[in-house]
Amino acid sequence: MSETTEGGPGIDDLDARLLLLLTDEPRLGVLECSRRLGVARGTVQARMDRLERRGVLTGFPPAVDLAAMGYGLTAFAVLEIAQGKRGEVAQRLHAIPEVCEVHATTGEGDLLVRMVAQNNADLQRVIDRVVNVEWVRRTSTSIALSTPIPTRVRPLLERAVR
Amino acid sequence: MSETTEGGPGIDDLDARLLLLLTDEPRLGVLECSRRLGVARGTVQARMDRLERRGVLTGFPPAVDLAAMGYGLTAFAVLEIAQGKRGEVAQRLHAIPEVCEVHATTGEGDLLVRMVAQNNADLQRVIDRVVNVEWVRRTSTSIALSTPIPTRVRPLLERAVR
DNA sequence: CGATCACTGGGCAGTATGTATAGGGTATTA
DNA sequence: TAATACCCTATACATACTGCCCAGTGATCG
Repeated sequence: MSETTEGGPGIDDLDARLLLLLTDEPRLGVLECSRRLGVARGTVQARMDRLERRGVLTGFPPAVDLAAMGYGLTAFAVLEIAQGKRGEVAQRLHAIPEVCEVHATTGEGDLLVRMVAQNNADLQRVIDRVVNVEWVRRTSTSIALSTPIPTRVRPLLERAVR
Repeated sequence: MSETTEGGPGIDDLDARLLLLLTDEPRLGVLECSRRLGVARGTVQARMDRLERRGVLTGFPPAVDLAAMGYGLTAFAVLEIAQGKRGEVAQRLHAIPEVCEVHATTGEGDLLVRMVAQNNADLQRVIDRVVNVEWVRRTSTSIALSTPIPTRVRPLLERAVR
């Protein structure tokens, strides 16, 4: 099997370059991509299909800037919860719109929660609502002051270009 | 000014429905959106332009599933760093490809870092590299076991549909 | 050697896009 | 109330892209 077209669960050079290209200019169509990459249109089409089949490329969701939408504050909470109640707690957190992300983790805390709010008063309300969820034992909250590195995948893609 | 078409920094009903639609089916074109929303094509075009101008809609980046790319492990680290060295530390973290996200926070820690790795040995290496960054005083690392709530914006958009 | 696979290059019908314009509805303002 | 501004509708046209199909080629695999 050619290492050029198959890298196990990974991606190959052309895949990576395609994803990088799309990362930089997401609105590009298949045809334009093929031109930039110097390959046939069908190839790009096949690669994109394959990346989607493999689950690497899951789509092109609209990137919404919550700050521009009025939710300028972000906070993180580490929740320590009652034994075996992770599912229940997660479900309740799910019902809070401002909760944007939850991870179950090892270590001191059990759940890491990311949430947003429109202003300080609003943040207070959201935090209260989160920490008062049933089965939440202890919490530790911090407010995000800035984001030195926003969510990024680029470096990992660049490394795959070899 | 009509509250129907302007909500300060926020978005109005049609904006929200458009974003929701695109969230669910990002590949939809302008024309298809207009059909689904029951408005004229030009309207959708104008709304999208406006949302981009306002910075609410920042683009349609390809969503890459790191797990499918081989980076199946995610970990979080809270870093406590030397006074006034946030910039320097951030810069060094920037050079580590596996570091996917960094926030400066209030509270016990100073920086919250999200990173990924391919396997346990790899994770060990990445964590070592992160915690050994200059000016990092103390660290607390946890591994993500699962993600009960993946990054989402939907609930906030749904609330804007009124 | 034959089979399989990926890429190329071409073609075709259908459809979307960018752009522009005219008209109607409605709200803010003088 | 009239003027102004804004948003939406509806329509048009030229251009461009998409999905789909196919034949040919070179490389790898058994």
